[in-house]
Amino acid sequence: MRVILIDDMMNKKFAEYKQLDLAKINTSVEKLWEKENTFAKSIETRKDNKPFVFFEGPPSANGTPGIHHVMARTIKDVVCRYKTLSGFRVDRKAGWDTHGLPVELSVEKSLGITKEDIGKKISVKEYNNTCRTEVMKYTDQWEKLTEQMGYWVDMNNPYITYDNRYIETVWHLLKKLFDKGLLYKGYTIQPYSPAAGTGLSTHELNQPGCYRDVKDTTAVSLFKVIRNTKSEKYFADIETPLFIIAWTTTPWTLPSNTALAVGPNIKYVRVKTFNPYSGNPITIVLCKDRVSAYFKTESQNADFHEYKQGDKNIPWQILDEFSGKDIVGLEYEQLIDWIKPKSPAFRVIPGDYVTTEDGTGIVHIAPTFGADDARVAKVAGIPALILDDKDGNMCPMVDKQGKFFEIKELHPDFVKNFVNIETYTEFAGKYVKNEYDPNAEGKETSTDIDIAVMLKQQDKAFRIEKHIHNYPHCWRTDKPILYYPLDSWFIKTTAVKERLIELNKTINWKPASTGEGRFGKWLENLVDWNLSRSRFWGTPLPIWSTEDGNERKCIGSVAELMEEIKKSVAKGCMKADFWKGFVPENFSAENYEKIDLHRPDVDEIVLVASDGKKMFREPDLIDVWFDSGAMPYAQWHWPFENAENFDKLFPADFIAEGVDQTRGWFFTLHAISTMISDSVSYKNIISNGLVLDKDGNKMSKRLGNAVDPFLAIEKYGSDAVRWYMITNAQAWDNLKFDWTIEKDISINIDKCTGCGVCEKSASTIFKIDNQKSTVINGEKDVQSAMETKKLCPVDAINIVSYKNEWIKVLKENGNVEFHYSDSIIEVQRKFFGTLYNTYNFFALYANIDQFRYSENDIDFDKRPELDKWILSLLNSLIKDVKNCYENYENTKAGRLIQDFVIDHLSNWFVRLGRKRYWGGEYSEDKISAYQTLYTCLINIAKIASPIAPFYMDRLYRDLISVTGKEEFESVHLSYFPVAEEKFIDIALEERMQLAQTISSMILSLRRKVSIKVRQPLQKIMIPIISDNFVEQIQKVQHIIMTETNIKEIEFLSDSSEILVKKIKANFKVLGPKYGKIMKQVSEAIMAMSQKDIAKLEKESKFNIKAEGQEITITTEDVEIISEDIPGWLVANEGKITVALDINVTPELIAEGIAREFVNRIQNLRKESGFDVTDKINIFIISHPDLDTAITEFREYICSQTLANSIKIINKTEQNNYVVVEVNNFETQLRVERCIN
RNA sequence: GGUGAUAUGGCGCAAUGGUCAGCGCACUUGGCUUAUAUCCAAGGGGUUGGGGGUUCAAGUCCCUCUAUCACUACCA
Repeated sequence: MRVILIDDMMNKKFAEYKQLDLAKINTSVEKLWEKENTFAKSIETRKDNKPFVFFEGPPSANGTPGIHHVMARTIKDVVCRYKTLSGFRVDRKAGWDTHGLPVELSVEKSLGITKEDIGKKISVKEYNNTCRTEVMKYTDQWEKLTEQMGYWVDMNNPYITYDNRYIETVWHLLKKLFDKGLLYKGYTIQPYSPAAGTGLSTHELNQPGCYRDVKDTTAVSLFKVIRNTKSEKYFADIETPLFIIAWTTTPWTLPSNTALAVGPNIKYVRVKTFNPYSGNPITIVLCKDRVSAYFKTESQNADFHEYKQGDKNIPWQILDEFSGKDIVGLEYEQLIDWIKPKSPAFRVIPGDYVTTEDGTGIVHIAPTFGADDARVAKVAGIPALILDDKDGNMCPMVDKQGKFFEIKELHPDFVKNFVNIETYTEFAGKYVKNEYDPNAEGKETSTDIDIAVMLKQQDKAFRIEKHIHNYPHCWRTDKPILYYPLDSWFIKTTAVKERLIELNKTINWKPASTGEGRFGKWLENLVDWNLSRSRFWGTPLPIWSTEDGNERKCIGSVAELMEEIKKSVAKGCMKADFWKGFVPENFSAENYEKIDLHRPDVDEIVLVASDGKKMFREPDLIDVWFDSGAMPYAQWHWPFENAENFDKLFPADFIAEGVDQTRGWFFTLHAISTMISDSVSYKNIISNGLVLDKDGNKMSKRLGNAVDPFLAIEKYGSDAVRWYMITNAQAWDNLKFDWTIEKDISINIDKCTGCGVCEKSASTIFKIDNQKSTVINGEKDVQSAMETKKLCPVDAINIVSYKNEWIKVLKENGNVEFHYSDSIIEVQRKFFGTLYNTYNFFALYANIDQFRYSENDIDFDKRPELDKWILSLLNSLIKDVKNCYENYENTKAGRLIQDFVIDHLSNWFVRLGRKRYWGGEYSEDKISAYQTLYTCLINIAKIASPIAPFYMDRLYRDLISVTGKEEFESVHLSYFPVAEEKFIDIALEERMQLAQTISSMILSLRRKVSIKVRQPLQKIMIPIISDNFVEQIQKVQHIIMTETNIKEIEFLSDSSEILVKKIKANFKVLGPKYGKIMKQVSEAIMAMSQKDIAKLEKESKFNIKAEGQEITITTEDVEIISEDIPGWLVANEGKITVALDINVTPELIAEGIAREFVNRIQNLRKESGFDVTDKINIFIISHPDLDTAITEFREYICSQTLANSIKIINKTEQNNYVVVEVNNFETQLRVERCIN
């Protein structure tokens, strides 16, 4: 409890502000939090409460933060702050993702080295140490952003993925997987960049621009079927050779072909025809659905004898049809006989992925160069085409530089037994793609073309053509990648696929489609997780193997490793002094600094196998995604520490990241926790969309359209940015970040030369921002508008300005002024401006009246209608907003708060109640007014604080510090308000809505006849539309009357004959009843006369005819509104009708004049800088048309303007009079301050 | 290619299948304001991406096409 001295209290005033500066509030509140340790307190004060578990996804400190981080972090922060307000303990541990390729690449770049230099020019130790420092180089920026944007996360004790303790947990997890048999080593096909000499992760493959359209030579080749018992039936009726045809976009893989795959259930046909190149008669097998792609319809069954080589129309004939499974097992001759396989190959095999979309429905299989190929070949027992290099290692036909092996590089025995030197020599040493060949410049042919030509010559080609397809490229070298067989370690995620899918169904995804669709579909098509990375800076794979791979050990902790080392030392496999000083079971940072679980240290560890053989570490690192996915465990160094309370730390109640993490972090978290704990990792998840630039383009530093988050925060303040991000669109929609930095504007004024007719001036427009490209667009837009629409430049500018890019004021002298506006300024101005001003209004008068909320609450029943109303709305709002937050619908929550503040609190409650706060007695009504407004403000501060933490804390503190009503130091330590159902009065909310609607209708009518609001009018008439209508309106009629300056409201009952009514069918009720004839029913109802309507209303039923049917309708079936009152000015909205008496009597005119004067005098007071409490004397020059009004309403004028006297003077010599215009009359006026 | 999302005045967004498609910005014209904020009224500006279908009734449901974005993929 804070102690506030009585004296202090007496002098306390609500802070009043000259202007709203959100950026400044940002900094000052930030400092307060730092000083008071507010974040820590927000956890400390709830330390015994139920935890709300949140996982922070680790950003890589290697890069600078971008605006999209502000987006994701705002979402996280809103939820965590809300949960804190709701009483949960919300621990938030920050984290850093520190391993991985991006770090390595930036180090390579800064050191000016390549991968090959590591271990040569620079030791691995040095290199990794550089990575360790390099990766944290932007941490200060991240910390700065975190603080500035108000993201509460514990940056003092972050988890860091390179920390030895973190790695130890990761090892522990890997060992668990190893023990479960989920970790295996495989020789698989992976993306590989020959130019860079390294395999690529899928993450690298998905760098923007990696997939590109390329034009390649493709070949449909003829694979000659061997005639034997299996194939005999396909030869029986033909005299020609029989071929199976298959298409490939990579002819260079054809020499490695060992099989052909067919779809077992796909229909195939034998077609008798001619080779289009040689004209030799052939019979081919292809998929039935693809026949049309290779043969012309008009040539079907054409005369075979007429055909001559070179003819365009090649005759063809379908001999028979069969299924893929029928031809499985057929054997064929090797297409290109350079190198023989070591075991029997060249068979037709089934392939589950074969389609009839393109190609021939038969897929050429080269198991060394395709992942699917390798898989189906393995299943069918077909070998890959493997070579032995000169060291005896098994290799594919292409070496790691991307060229066919040179013969001298192969093992002599292998060459002797398997290589056809005669045919192979020509191609040995050729690069398979020119891009890899350092001497390829200017080369016209390529290996693909050479092979195609060779096939043609050998009569083995059916069709050769160019084909454009999408192919991945190495993001570093820009050259196409190869799919290449490499050794890797895998996690057998496919083994837990069903469980992953099952558990995913229990997760609450926002939006649901990401969970069911994008993520769910991904899980269904899951493949094993390739864990290996052949790099240096990362978590080493903790697996030691004997050289023959017969014995393997997976190490799960440092202690275990130390034990193994001991054994190894005892056997003399390694020297003794490794990592001395390290004490197992001591989990302090100091102790763990004595070791290093990275390369090269771990590589130096040689363990000993059971049979005494040496065991070496598998050289790979693991995928960094495993690091981050392991964070639920590793951040707490589980199970070495925190094992006992882990159920309070896992799984997460909530996580949030960008949707691009779906297959990244979202997956790795899910996969690891499923395999380790058989549990979900997170229960609720928001995956937010991307932050795009204002034109909807992806932001990139390269294009220069990336928004610097620091500049944005500096310009608008975090609150405005956060509010904008949250309320502008649903989190999962992409956000077009609409902002601009102001820049110099130059404007040239010329005479209009565009149209040659007008004399208007023209301008050249420069867009007021930092992007050069749009400047040109701006001018272009103007020009093209002028040209196409034959507009003069001035009009053209008008058109351009419609694009929301410029707001222009064309001045009389032809100058053009530009004001810039963007969406965030809009948020600032409207929401924060209004709230700030409402507070300022409150502060201003509360200070004058010394209101400090020291009185007891005025009884709710005693409060006026207006107060009850806003309190009702406020409590509805609290309820609704709570609901939204609970359902992670932050956007709706923000919008609701915004609407309440702007529309209801400021523009209705305060505006209507303004007079209650000015002058007069410190009455109960006044106290009620203050208390009510105060209650609204403080509750807004609370419920909006998750989204706008800085301003709302300022507001809260400003309110609390004077009243001492609450003991919390900060709004973020307070609790979310509980909606008081008893204050919610729906009827009241409805009638206030009525008052608003009716008032706006009256204003609309006034506008129609140009009668100002200051001119009082006698009355309005409102037809009664329902039973409690009169009662409802009567309760708010004084509001309508003051708001619209009307003297009375008259209700017209149904019986008054003057109403003209309109009748409309109620489709919702009648539709289901009458179905098909609904249209006719509706027309019949519309056709009812005034008499009919009266009858219906009287007897509450009426018969109409539609489509010959007699139909009885009741009052329930229709809507009746009073449309018109003859002779009156009438407006309709919904069911409500209002008629306005526009007769202006002399009395009314006089009163109007008086009100005009009040307005002029008030303006003068303001201009003269008088205080709102100053008394004045008024002097007015006599005017025949105005004097009577002034005399008559002297008292009214005086009371409204705090005037002691009004003097009407004939004329004056003094010149300090101001000319004022009132109802087309002009007179002069002077006010002076009373000195007393 | 696959999966998902999006498509509604110039721009940003709304609309349990129910009959004038709303709101904000911008633009034009008025008005209220003892609140440096905001608001109110009027106006111009929409074939709700195209085409089919279901239905008494479609922006909304279904099909199809197109475009954009993202993720994903060596499908030959």
